[in-house]
Amino acid sequence: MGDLGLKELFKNTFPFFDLLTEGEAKSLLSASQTVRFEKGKNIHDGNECTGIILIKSGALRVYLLSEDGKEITLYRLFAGDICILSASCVLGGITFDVSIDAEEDSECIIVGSCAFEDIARRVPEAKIFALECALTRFSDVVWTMEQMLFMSMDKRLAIFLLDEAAKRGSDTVHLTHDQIAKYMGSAREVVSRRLKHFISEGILASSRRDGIRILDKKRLRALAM
Amino acid sequence: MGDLGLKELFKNTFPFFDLLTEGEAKSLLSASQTVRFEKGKNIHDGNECTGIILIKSGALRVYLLSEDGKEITLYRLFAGDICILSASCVLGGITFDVSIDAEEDSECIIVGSCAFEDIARRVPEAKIFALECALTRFSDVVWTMEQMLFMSMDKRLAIFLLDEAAKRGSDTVHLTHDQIAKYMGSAREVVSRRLKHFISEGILASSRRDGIRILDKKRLRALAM
DNA sequence: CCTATTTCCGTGATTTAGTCACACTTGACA
DNA sequence: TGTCAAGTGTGACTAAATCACGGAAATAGG
Repeated sequence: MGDLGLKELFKNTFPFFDLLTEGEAKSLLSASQTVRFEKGKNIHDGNECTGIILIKSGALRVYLLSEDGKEITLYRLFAGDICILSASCVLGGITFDVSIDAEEDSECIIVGSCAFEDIARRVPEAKIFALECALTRFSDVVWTMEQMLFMSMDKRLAIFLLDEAAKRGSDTVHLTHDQIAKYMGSAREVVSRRLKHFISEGILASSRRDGIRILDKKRLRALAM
Repeated sequence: MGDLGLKELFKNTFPFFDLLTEGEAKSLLSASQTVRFEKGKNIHDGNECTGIILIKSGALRVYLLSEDGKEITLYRLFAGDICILSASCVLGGITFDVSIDAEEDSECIIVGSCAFEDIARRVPEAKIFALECALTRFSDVVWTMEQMLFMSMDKRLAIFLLDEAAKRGSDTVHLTHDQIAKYMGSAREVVSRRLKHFISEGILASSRRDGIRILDKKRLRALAM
């Protein structure tokens, strides 16, 4: 019953699923389990090859962790997205490690990497799917890099707030300064100061209860250009 | 005769080459041409899909270019390396553009992207090869990112100089401050000042004719840790 | 309802790196 | 041997990260 739903999900998620033999499909299904992660919890750390993660609900943050504890958020994943870097052993040529946290309470399906690896060896389409999936993350990372190294803080913050508001379909962003700083690869103090500046200009309003509200979307968009 | 050499090269370079039909192999060969680039020349710019570049000799620099002319060097390629991002149209999921310069006089073979694309569609192994090749570049880019965002200038410079010296098998690095700055994603003045500091510490010596010489490799290595 | 504690925010001081402006050296070559 | 371009040196300035606090707001526990 749950399996039927899972099978349906796999069909929609994995374009190669119809190419699998019955046995292969079964082994993939039986290697999968639904897992819930609570907000803030670490899901994956280093190169332990947790497996492929399908996000049913919630949000994950994929980041680099330096030896001395600094973090760079590479990208974030939401419902419907697939996390492939948590199964880097399936991919040839990935030599770095990422960490992954749940940034919201999240429900995920974890596909065991061994089962997937086995299928990827036999079904080229499966391997191609995994590799292409990783390449879209490559694009995400380059976008992040461009933001961090080419754009001013003000511009990045404007983009971030507009993005976030659009994503939630609201003019209000419910995140702490610390979270924003993490997502943007900056520091809390810097975010606080820039937000304060925007508030003094009348572009934003902010209160602890209600979060950050965008008052003047037009000017914020101008800053994001 | 030249073709014979090319065929041999392709066999050694492309692990899927033996899987191709005679016709496919021919079309790939005939879509390829040897090109020389002189030092400093731009080879690829944006997303025009130049094709896959095999480097026979010399060195290329792959970098991001911002609207206002700033550059970030993503990685460098040397004899024997393959440049796949110059054929991003072959890869699903790449949405960013890179620029490529010859940093030395270079001899390259350019494999037309259309011919390769055609083969990639028919031979899954070819597609997998291209994707995996791109993924190793993903790893390079993440390494660059980690360097730029986690490490101090001194450490990065130490790493760079040691790398460069090791690569040439010499204790002397023949690069201008400006070049070093570009490769490291920094500014000439910054490199000059840090070098000056190293020189005053007796770790390096430098003259315009002889380049930068490493005097105290032990201390430089300590800085790189 | 109050206080205790945690979580979050504000702010000045300092440091690092990137940017700007301009002067000085050096080597190459006419 | 003078001229010129490429390369380097340096001070002043700015942006952002980091450090070190202290203070306010929410939350929990009695």
